[in-house]
Amino acid sequence: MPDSTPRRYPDRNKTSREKITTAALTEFADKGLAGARIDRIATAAGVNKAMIYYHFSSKDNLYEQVVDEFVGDLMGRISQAISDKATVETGLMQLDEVYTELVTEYPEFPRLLLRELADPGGRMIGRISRILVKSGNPARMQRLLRRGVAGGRLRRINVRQALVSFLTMNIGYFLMAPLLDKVMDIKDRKRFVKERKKAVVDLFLNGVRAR
Amino acid sequence: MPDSTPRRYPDRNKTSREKITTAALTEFADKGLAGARIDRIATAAGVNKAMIYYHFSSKDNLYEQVVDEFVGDLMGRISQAISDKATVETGLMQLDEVYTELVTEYPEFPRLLLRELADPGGRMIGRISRILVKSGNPARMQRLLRRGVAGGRLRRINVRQALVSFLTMNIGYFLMAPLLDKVMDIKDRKRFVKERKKAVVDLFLNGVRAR
Amino acid sequence: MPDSTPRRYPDRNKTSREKITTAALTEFADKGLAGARIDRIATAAGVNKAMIYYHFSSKDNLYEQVVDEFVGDLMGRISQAISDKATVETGLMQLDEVYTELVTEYPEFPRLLLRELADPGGRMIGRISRILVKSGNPARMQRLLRRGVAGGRLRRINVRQALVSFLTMNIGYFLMAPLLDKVMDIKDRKRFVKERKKAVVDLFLNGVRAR
Amino acid sequence: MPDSTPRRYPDRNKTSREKITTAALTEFADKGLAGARIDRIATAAGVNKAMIYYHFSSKDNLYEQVVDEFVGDLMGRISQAISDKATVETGLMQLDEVYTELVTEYPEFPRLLLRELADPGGRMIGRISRILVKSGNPARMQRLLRRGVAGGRLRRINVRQALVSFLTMNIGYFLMAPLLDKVMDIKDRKRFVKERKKAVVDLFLNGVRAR
DNA sequence: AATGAATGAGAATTCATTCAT
DNA sequence: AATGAATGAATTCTCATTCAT
Repeated sequence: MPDSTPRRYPDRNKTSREKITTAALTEFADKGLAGARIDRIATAAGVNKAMIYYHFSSKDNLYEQVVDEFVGDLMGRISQAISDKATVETGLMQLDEVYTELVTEYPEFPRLLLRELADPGGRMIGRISRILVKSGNPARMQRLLRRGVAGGRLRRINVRQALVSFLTMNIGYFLMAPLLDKVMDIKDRKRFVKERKKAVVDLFLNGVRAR
Repeated sequence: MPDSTPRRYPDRNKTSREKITTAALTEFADKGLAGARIDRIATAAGVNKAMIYYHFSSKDNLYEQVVDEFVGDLMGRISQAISDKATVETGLMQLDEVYTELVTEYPEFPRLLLRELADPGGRMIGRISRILVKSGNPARMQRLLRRGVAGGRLRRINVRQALVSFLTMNIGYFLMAPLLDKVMDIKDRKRFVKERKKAVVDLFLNGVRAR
Repeated sequence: MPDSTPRRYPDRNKTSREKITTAALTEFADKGLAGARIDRIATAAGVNKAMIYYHFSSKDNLYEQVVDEFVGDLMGRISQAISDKATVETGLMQLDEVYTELVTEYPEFPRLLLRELADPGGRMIGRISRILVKSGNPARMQRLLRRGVAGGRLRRINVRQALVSFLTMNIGYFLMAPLLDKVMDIKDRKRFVKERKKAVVDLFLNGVRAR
Repeated sequence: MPDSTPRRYPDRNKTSREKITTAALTEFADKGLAGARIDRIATAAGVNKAMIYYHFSSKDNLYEQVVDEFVGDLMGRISQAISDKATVETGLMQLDEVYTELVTEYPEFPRLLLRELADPGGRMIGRISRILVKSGNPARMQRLLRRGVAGGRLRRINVRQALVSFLTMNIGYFLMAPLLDKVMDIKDRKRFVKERKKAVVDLFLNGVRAR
């Protein structure tokens, strides 16, 4: 059973493994692991149901593989996005940029993440955090902020809290968009997202900058 | 079928309807609607499976009832929490306080919310937003900020963005805690939560305050 | 899930658990565990397929339960059948009698046994042997023969081998009947079985008796 | 499809047909026809699943072919083993010898036989019996015994019953070994088998001999 | 002769829901 | 209000078999 075969990227002329992966990603994002239906995935992928078992051997395993590949790809992009020589300002800007891009390009991501965050047994969380930590970005950001504090350019803030604040302001909106859009009566989400980058970085910098 | 009998949250001397409600809340928070099992709920509640149908007529309906009651209770508490005469500072502090309390007292809440946020068909989101809007809190907060801007005490910020930032900094941490705790290497969550209130309000106020 | 509920014997007015047990016994004897079909058992028992899972939770478990109950019943009858004060002659006669009766009354037995004998993982063998050993019959028979040898009434035979020979002559025919009937051109099996008891005991006694 | 290509049992330099045959024999002995898996056979044989269909066209056919070849080989050895001029004593000895040898050399045999004996639709039984009958051995043995009775050297026994007894004492032990070893507490099976030949013939001869 | 991928027809198992009592 | 038994409609998973190369 070819469970972890290589994948080729070109979208056209997909192998059936790839077709399954794609269909499964959507289904899992839409319905979650428990709500997903193998039948539906097979139909969407245009393959025989048994094919899914041929390639992935079980629903649970399919979920894992799909999420793994997906998260792996995403995280790869995040890792590259931040250069070491960035200043606080450019660093934050870059990060913000990347998050927005990712979420826009891969709308399945926030939904998968939401479900996994709710799931005590989920392993995606652990995987993502490991990748993020390994990427060195969180550490780098902390260093950046710490240096700013030490150099007197930033107030004497709790760096960890500040970083958490920055992250939640960024990703948090995307996660809670369905709710926030209604509560805050946001009609034009696209525009709001565009404005948001600047607003977030602006609020954050003003919030931490020494006066 | 008596679908909306009186309810008390206290633990002792529960009616079987209450026992079901309690067990179901946990199950739904743990597994989501699709992953929840009537059997498990019945067992956890110590009642017969048929009893659930006697009281709630279907799984979907059970979910709705349970979530409704739960959300209703929660929102009631939020609504009361913010007095009209608050200043920006005290208003934010109060809000923050309430969120933290809620999430700590009702750990099922963030998980239910996470799942609903992931679910395009979910109706809990609509319900919550309606309640929140009706409570007038978001509008009040906006007014508060707008006045601050007008009076020159606050910078010329985008008020809506700022409010979204405040909300995501608050709730966002609780929603993403499983991930953030790992990425940011937060060992003592209790302490972090305690510090957080101040850190958030502090960052926010400094971020918006005119200089 | 009521997995080991008591059973009541009257054949009419059977509970569905009993109906399942009966149907399953036949199916398993006919087709073996791997060849048996839950669907067929349900139909034969006149119950819904899900009922089988309600009562037995899995095919494997059903098999085990059914075989266990069955073997337990059978062995109970064998255990009682041999009185302690028997002489070699009457003892052997009694044993022979019992085997023949059992096999005639419970034709499923030899077939279940055949399949289990072929199955390295089978647990029925262990169970039967334990029951037989506990019944004390094999030991008693050995003692009987040993005494005969010591008293000079029997030749100096290997008692264990002799006993094995006796047992195989008895049960062996029933197990191998489909083959032996053809090879030996046995047309009237009933008559052959009737004659057999005497023939076996006669051969055995003459074979072991001192001359 | 080349269904009856030459075969050699020796291990080295096997054609893939032979590899399949060997693997299938083990699988069928282990699990029976219904329990056998084409996948497992292919893996064990180190060939692709489709290869099996190329050579044998179906699972049932594979079973038949494999069992046929196997039984054919075995029976060939039995047929040769008994010379016409044997006395009762030597004839029995020879037979016994052969059975023991066969079962020792081809441990799959008793297990295949057991399963076939349990299967009402099995055709192996018919095939074996036909071969045995054609070999003339049973008839020869009957004649031998009959002559002994007529000549007064043997008691006036039922010859058919006696022969059945002899056969069951021989093969019966091998078939029921898993059970008998436990019940009779046989620790050293090898030694027991060695002793058994003599014990069986001895018991039998003494059982039938005129006194 | 040989293989990896693909398939259709089952087969076991699950689960929300209902029924009789 | 309460329960154990029962059910139908999925749903996951399996497996013999075939296809394209």
